[in-house]
Amino acid sequence: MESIPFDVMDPACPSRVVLQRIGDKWTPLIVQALKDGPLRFSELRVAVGGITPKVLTQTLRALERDGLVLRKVFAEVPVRVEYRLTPLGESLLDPLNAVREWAESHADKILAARDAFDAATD
Amino acid sequence: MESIPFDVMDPACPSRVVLQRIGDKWTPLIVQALKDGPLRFSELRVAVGGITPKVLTQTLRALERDGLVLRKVFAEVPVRVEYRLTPLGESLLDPLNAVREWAESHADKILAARDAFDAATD
DNA sequence: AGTACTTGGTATCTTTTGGATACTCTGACG
DNA sequence: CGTCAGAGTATCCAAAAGATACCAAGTACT
Repeated sequence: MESIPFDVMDPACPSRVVLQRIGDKWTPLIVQALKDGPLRFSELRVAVGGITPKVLTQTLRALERDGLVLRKVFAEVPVRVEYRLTPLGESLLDPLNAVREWAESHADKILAARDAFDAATD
Repeated sequence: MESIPFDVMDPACPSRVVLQRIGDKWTPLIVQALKDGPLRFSELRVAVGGITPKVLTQTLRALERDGLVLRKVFAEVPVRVEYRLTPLGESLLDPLNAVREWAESHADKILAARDAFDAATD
């Protein structure tokens, strides 16, 4: 077992690019929305509240290109398109969950800090 | 212990705001750069490769406001400013590490998927 | 007295990204 | 023929990020 040759602190390292893809605004939400199985475009739109179709398309295309999500078109009418996680995408669920749980369980403390700060800066 | 009242999937939920702060482009890198103790502005600039001073300032101010980072000015000459993690900021290290390790250990797979995709889309 | 040096930033301008909203395309169906 | 559903595009505007240059305080040097 050798050491990891990637270092996110190096701006020239590919892992930096990867980190910024998975740490973008919508990726974590989309990946987690797909955790229980495939969803269609319109279902994703609802599951991930607040995303516009343009940005959803952009993000899904990026996830597809990076091998995290699979897009499958069914020749029905009206056309049906399903998005599902690849195994690589599923492997991202655990780390993402850790962050999400932190966000949900510490949100109150952050909001409190923000209020205190804003009150002090009057 | 009751269940968590926050849900990142809800665009109106405060945890969504929190998630997007900690999942922004530079926050994870800055927080991890501070994991071994305080750093000065200029040290952070080097530790987090590629960040411009403007964005570093903006991000640090946001982290300070949210109670994740503490800014301390020493009345020396030239002035010295130290940034350190608060306990709340330290609690973020574990989840962030999980994501970073994923990024570093799966970067090669993502790059491969990208190459394959781009080759297919010729 | 003038001036250079260090640190920790701002100011300004340009480019990129994100968001709102309206529209398109396809093929059944009434 | 007009309408409907699903999956997006197109267009335009606002917000954020990036590059680069500059500024302020104070001491030390000449």
